[in-house]
Amino acid sequence: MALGHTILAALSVESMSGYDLAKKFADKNGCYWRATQQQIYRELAKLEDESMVIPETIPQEGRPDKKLYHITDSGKENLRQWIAQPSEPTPIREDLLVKVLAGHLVSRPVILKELERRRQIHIEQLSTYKEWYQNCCQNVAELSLPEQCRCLTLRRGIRYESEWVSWCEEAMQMLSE
Amino acid sequence: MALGHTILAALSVESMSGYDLAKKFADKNGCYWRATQQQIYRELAKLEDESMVIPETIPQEGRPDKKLYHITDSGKENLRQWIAQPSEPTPIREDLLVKVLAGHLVSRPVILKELERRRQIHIEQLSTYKEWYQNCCQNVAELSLPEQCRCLTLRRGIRYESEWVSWCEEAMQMLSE
DNA sequence: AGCTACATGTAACGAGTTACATGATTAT
DNA sequence: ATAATCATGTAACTCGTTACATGTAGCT
Repeated sequence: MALGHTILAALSVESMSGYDLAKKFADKNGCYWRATQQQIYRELAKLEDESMVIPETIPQEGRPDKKLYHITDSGKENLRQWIAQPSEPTPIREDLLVKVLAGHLVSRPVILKELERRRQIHIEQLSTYKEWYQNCCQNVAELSLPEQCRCLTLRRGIRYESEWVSWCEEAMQMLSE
Repeated sequence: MALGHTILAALSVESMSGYDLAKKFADKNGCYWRATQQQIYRELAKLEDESMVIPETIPQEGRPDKKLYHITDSGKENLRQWIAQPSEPTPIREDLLVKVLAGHLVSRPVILKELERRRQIHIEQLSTYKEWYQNCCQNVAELSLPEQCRCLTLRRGIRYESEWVSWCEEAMQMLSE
């Protein structure tokens, strides 16, 4: 139940509502895990059931009550156990590579157009990550451990996106010859 | 239904049985898509239902009949349509990054050990991909289009794995100081 | 005698996606 | 007036994982 652990990890840094979590997992946290609102609410309900988190209900005016979720001691313990266990690399599933593999079925411009489109997407994502990195990770060596850890996930995001950009360029060059 | 398209793409290069497909998707094709035997049999049944593939039953002695699946014209057409549509990057879901993010909960050696373990895994995968590349992609420029496409997916696998190795090393260095 | 490869499948469950529902507040 | 943001959720569906079932051939 990796999504559960991911939510626990986020809550171990900072207590949040389902809404806050959903926003982060659609955006800031996207460099290590992506999840939708629906998944998060369902998983939070399960975690609450298992006493891994407790909600603090914060009444609000003119809006539904906000449920601020806190990680419990047993939630923390569970996370620690999970971290200590080995985990395997995520299986790769990439539409774009499948398309390239079947590229011989369509004319080259079709593939080239898609490669260019994707290159653009990764360039944008890359610049977003770089901006965040500038804002949060100056003088990494002097930051606290949790902040350093956060910077490492951003570093990975940066590496990942630049790799995609380079590969798209390589592929475009090979296929346009 | 990306798995369906992935199977169609594989069959567009070469007709195969479910068993053959499963082996490839656990191994050779792992650099662009991973799927289990069970998924593949289920998906093949669906594709057959939709006339995207047709099985050719090959009787065998002392073994269950082999069903050699061929892609049909409408399967090819469906693939072409899918390739021409834009597709988004695969959402990232990485246990290891979640563990790093929650790294402040455990002692450093716990994280360092896991990073080293994963580094080793990626080094091995990298050398496998490099070997395949050596075998199939010499003089890339002179190969046929489908062969070139295959080499591009391998290039991506090589980039991906080396990136992981570098990141693991970077992370280990930062966290061991 | 036991393992690996060949070859097919079913069943149950867990994770992820898509669509919909409700309703106030704030910004354009 | 319309859209975006805040804040919660349900329902239905598809995709992915794990465990099990069956049976032969060939190798050690």
